[in-house]
Amino acid sequence: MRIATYNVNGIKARIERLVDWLGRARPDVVCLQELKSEDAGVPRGPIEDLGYHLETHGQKGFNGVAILSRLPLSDVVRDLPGDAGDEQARWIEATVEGPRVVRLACLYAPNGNAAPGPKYDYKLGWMARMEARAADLLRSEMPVVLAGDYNVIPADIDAARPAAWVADALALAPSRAALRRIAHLGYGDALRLRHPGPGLYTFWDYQAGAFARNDGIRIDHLMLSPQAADLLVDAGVDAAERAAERPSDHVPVWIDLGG
DNA sequence: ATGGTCGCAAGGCGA
Repeated sequence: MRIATYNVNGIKARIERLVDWLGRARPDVVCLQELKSEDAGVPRGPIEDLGYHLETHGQKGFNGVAILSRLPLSDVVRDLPGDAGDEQARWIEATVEGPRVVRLACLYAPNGNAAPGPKYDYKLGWMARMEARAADLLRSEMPVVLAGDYNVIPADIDAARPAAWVADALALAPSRAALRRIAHLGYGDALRLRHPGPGLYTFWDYQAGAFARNDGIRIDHLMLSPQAADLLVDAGVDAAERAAERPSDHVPVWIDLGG
């Protein structure tokens, strides 16, 4: 069973790219981020034509997440608990009824710039709420996958030019610590479990020819509960998608779960 | 380089 995460940076602008990639990569389940569209504006038809169910949590203009699945989905939950006043669409959860039953969360963590400031405070508060939810999900003892755009560069090895990010919300020490707290609950970074070396990136800025210079960072992650990590067979990054016509600034990241 | 490039949606914000 292949599960992927892909920050599309606008579902309307990316639908042709997305459909093309789905047809080639044939993932069973996909977590999408940055729809930048309300639910009614999501072009469902071309996705459903490929055999995917579609559960969206959209927002006009900004944010927005969705889970696509060729396998049945159940118990869909929208929004991250812990702040009833938070109206940003950054979280959707579902149970994937596959060969193994997996609880899957699709997340779009706040960027947090400029730091320090109110946006950075929101980022850290959101990450703390995510940690609490991640701990709750472990109690089910199901395989749990937390997949999405974390907007955190876990360590210097995850940036081509780490010095360029030292004052950025994506790399500041409290941001990295927030991600490590989730790891310390028992969640493993799937890409790192399979690929320990440098040069693995999932985002290249549109500006200044970042992709041509391979000036990338790794901020899209699939974190696996112990029961999910036991099933991990392979993981990878579809970096070639960044070279396609009208690409997102992120590329798909995927895992294969066996068992 | 207080620039640069995108998407959304029709001016400026978010990234």
